[in-house]
Amino acid sequence: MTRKKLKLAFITNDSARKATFNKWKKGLMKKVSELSILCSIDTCAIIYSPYESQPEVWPDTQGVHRVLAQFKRMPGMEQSKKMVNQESFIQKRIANASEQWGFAIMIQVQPNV
Amino acid sequence: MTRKKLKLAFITNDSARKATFNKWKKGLMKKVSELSILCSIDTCAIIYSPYESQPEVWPDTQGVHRVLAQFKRMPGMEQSKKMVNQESFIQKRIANASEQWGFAIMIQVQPNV
DNA sequence: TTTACTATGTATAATGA
DNA sequence: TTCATTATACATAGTAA
Repeated sequence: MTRKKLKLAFITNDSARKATFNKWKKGLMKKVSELSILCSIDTCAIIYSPYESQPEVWPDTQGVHRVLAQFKRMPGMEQSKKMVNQESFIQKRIANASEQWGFAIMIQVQPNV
Repeated sequence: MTRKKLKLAFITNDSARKATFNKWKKGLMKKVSELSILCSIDTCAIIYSPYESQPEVWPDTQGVHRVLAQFKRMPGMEQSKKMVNQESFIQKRIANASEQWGFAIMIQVQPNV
């Protein structure tokens, strides 16, 4: 055993990288859910992939609905959408399916946080 | 000192809650950035608020552009947008500014993860 | 492959300035 | 209030089944 200090670099071994990703994903999800409780914040997480018909969501579909609806209303999000539209030249460069996986966490924060 | 075991419940003390939020936000950001390196994943984070003209972004605006452009192209995201549209009745219920803060983390995952 | 274990690295609660 | 400290709760790298 004897765990080593984390070396912050790409994990070249495929299985080790996958194992690490799954552990870290689990840890991030847990932290997001706990932060939600500790600070009374609405949160959700989405893990999506072109190879899956349904994105993996947390805490549930209804929770995702609620946070995304709010997210969409944000002035900051409007700005982000505008940025995205301006990035069409980047979208055109993206062609290979290898870039079509994603993972999203969204947390809504009350002003009293 | 003598740190206690985390009690998973709303932190009623305002300053304690704010301190915890800031620590956890920092920790989440760090983990997201490290996961990005360990697994060669494109990531970004946005903290937005109607009271700030610019959302706080990580790693930088360009990085946010790249990830959001990709995010928008996702089949999962299309589905999410559809869900949001169906949630207009919820949007109508949301009226007070107290719900207009937000924080988003998005991580793009390569299929080889 | 996934799961379980556990020693150890890391994050952070509580404190003091 | 925010910053720095530090003891300790917690997450997880490496291993084995």
